[in-house]
Amino acid sequence: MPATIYDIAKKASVGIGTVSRVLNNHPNVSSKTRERVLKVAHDLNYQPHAYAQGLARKKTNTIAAIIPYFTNYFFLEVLQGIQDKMLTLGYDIMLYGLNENDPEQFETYLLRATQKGRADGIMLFSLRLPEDFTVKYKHINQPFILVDCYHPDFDSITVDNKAGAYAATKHLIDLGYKRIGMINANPISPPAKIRFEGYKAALMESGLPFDEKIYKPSRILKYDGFSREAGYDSMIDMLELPKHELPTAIFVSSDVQAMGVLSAMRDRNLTAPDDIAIVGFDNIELAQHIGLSTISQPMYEMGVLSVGRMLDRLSNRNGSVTHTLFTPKLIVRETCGHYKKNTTMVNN
Amino acid sequence: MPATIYDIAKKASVGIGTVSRVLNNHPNVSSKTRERVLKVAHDLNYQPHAYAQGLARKKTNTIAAIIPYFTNYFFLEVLQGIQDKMLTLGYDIMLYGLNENDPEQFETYLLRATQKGRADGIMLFSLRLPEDFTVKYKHINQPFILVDCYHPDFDSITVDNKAGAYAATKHLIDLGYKRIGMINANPISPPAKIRFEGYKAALMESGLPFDEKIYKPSRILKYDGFSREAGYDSMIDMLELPKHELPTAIFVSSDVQAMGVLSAMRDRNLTAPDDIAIVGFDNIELAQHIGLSTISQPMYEMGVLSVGRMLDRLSNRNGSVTHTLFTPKLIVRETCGHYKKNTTMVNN
DNA sequence: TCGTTAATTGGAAGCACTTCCAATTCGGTT
DNA sequence: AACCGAATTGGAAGTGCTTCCAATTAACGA
Repeated sequence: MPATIYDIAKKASVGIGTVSRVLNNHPNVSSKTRERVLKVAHDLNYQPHAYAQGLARKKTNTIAAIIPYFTNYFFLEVLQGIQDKMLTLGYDIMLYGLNENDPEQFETYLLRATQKGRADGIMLFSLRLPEDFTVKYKHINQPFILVDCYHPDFDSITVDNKAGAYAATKHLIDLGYKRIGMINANPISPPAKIRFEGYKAALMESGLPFDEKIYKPSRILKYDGFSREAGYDSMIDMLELPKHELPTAIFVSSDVQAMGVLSAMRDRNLTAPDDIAIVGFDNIELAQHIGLSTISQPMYEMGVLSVGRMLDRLSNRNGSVTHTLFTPKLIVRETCGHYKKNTTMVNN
Repeated sequence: MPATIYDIAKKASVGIGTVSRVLNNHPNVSSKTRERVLKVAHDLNYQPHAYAQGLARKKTNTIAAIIPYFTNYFFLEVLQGIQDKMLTLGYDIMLYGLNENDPEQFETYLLRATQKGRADGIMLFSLRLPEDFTVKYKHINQPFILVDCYHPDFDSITVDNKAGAYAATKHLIDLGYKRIGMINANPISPPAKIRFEGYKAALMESGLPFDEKIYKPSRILKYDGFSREAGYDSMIDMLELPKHELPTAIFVSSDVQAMGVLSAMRDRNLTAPDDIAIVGFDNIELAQHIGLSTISQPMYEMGVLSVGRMLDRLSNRNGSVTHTLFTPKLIVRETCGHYKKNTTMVNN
C-alpha cells in the first residue's frame, strides 16, 4: 500500500496542505517543518500519484506522438531525439505507431490521444493531413506540432526539400557531369514535387538544359512512388533510351528508390558511378552500407526541436504559428563518383 | 470546456451514478434512460477524462515499454507487434527508449515508469538485468514482462538461441560443407554462449569434429562483440590460417558481425559463398538486401505474445512465472551457397 | 507588554470519475 | 386497493492530489 500525502501529514503532524507545499517547493514553509516533512516522505518512500496530480493540476506531463512505423529509420532517429529531450524536461511520451495498411488507424489513435486528460499535446509525423483537418479538429484544445509534414494552421518542422535536391544536383554538376537525369516519385506528393523543383533550379542556374527524356516520374503509385519497385521500374524504363541519350548521372528522389535503381543497373550489368552516377535522398541506414551518396535530413535535431516547439506552444497557446525549415546535408559516398577536394566528405 | 458526467446528468435529468452506469454498460439501467443518456452524451461530444477514470478505477490502461534504441530493427518490429495488439485491447503504450551511452537512464526510466499511477505494468526488452534486480524492485507492484532477456523471477519471452544456432549449422552440414567454423561474440553474453552450444551440438550430432582453430570468440568487447568491427576483426584473424585449414563455411553469431565478416572477405578478395559460405543470426533489415542467409527471430509475434502475457499477469498477479521460448527460423539466401530442394526458401 | 503586520499553517473545495448504499419506483399479486 | 420483492435511481464517499482562504503563530517595534 503506497504512501499518500495523508500518511505523510499524519506522521509528520502537519496538514496535507503543508505536505503538498513542501513537495512542490512552495516558498511559504518554515525550514524546520520542511525538513521534517521531507524526512518522513523519504522514510515512507513516497512517490506522488501521477494521475491524481494530473487531475488536480489539469496537466499530464505527457505528450502523444503519432508516427508511421513504415518510416523506419526516420521513426527511430526522430523518436530518439524527442525522447532524449523529453527526459530532461520531465515529460513522458505516449506512442502511437501507425501501420500503413490500416487507414482508419490514424483516426482511432488521434481520438485516443486527444481523449481528455491523456496528453498535453500531440506530435504528428510524416502524415499528410487532409484539407479539412482544421475544421474537423477545431474543438481539440491540445496543440499539434507537425514534423516532416506541413499544414498552414499548425506549427511545423520540415526539411527544405528544394535546397536538398538542389544540393544533390549541384554536386553532380560540380563533379563535371553534363547530362543529369532525375528519377522522381509521384509529383502529386509535395516532397516529390519540390525536389523536382530543386533539381530544375540547379540545372537552370548552371545553364544545363532540362530534358524530359531523362526525367522519369514514377509510374508505380504505391507509397506515392517512394519505393524500391518504383525506382527499379523507372530505371528499367530509363535504360530503354539509346546509349547516347542516357544520362551520365541521376538524382533519385529517395534512397529506397535508389536501391531499386541500383538493382536495375546491376541487372543490366552497369555499375555506379562508372556507368551512371547516382545520388539519393534521405540517408536511410542502408545508404551507408552500400556507399550511396545522398541527402541527409537532421532527424534527431528535428525531434529535439519539435519538443521545444511543443513546450513553447504549451505555454503560449495563442502565439502565431511557426514553420521551421531545416536545411539538409549532402553526404558524399561512392555512387556519385570521384569527389573534388573542396567537397566535405562525411563518413556516416 | 469539455463536458463532464455532471453536464450529462443535468441535461438528461438523471443522477451522475446513472450516467456512469450507462457509460460503463452496467446492467441495471432501464433502456429508456439508457438511450436518453447516450443521446445527450453524444450531443455533448462527451469523452471520459482518462485520468479521472484512472484515479477512480485504480487502473491506467497504460503499459510502459523500456527498449534500447540501438536494437534498431528489433525495436521497430517488436514495438509494432505490441502496439497492434494493444490497440485492440484498449491499452496505451508509454515509450522509454534507452540510449546506449547513458547507463543511468535505465534507473531513471524505471523510476518514472513505476511511479504510482503511471502504468499498470512494465515491459523490458533486451536488457540484461542485474542479479539483485528482484530484491531491488520487490516493492514495486506493477508486473514486469521480459522480452528477449531472461531472469528466473519474471515472465519472459525469448528465442531459442540454441535451436537457432543448431539450425544454422545443421543447414551448412546438410549442404555438404565439412569444415564449418564459427565466429562468435563474447561468450560472456548469454546468447553468445548458447549459440555456441547450438553450433557444437550440430557438429557433434553429425560426427564432425570441433576445431578450436576455426572457432573465434570476439576479441573486441564493445557491445559484447555483437558489432561489425568485431566481426571484421575475427574474420581477419581467421584468414591468417593456412589455406588448407580455412573453414569452407562459417556460422556467425549475428548479422552485424556477418557484415564485418563479409567486408573482411571482400578486402581479401574472397566472396561468399564461393570461397566461404556464411550464415548469420538475427535477420536484420540489411540481411535481405545483401542476400545474407540467417536465422530470423519472430519479433512481431514476440511483441504480440508479450502483450498477452502482460494481460494474463495483470489479471492474475500471483500465477506462477512462465518462460516462453520461441523457435527461430532459418532464412536461406545467397551467402550459404546452393540450397537443396528440400529446404524451404523464404523470401524476406 | 501590547498591537500590528507578516510568515506559516490546516483543511475544505475542487478535479472527473466509480461504486456502494439507501431510497424510490415499478410490476405483479392477492 | 394494498402489499411485496425486484428493478431502478440518486448521490455521498472515495480516489490522491493542488490551491485557496481563513486562522493561527511568530516577529517586531513602540
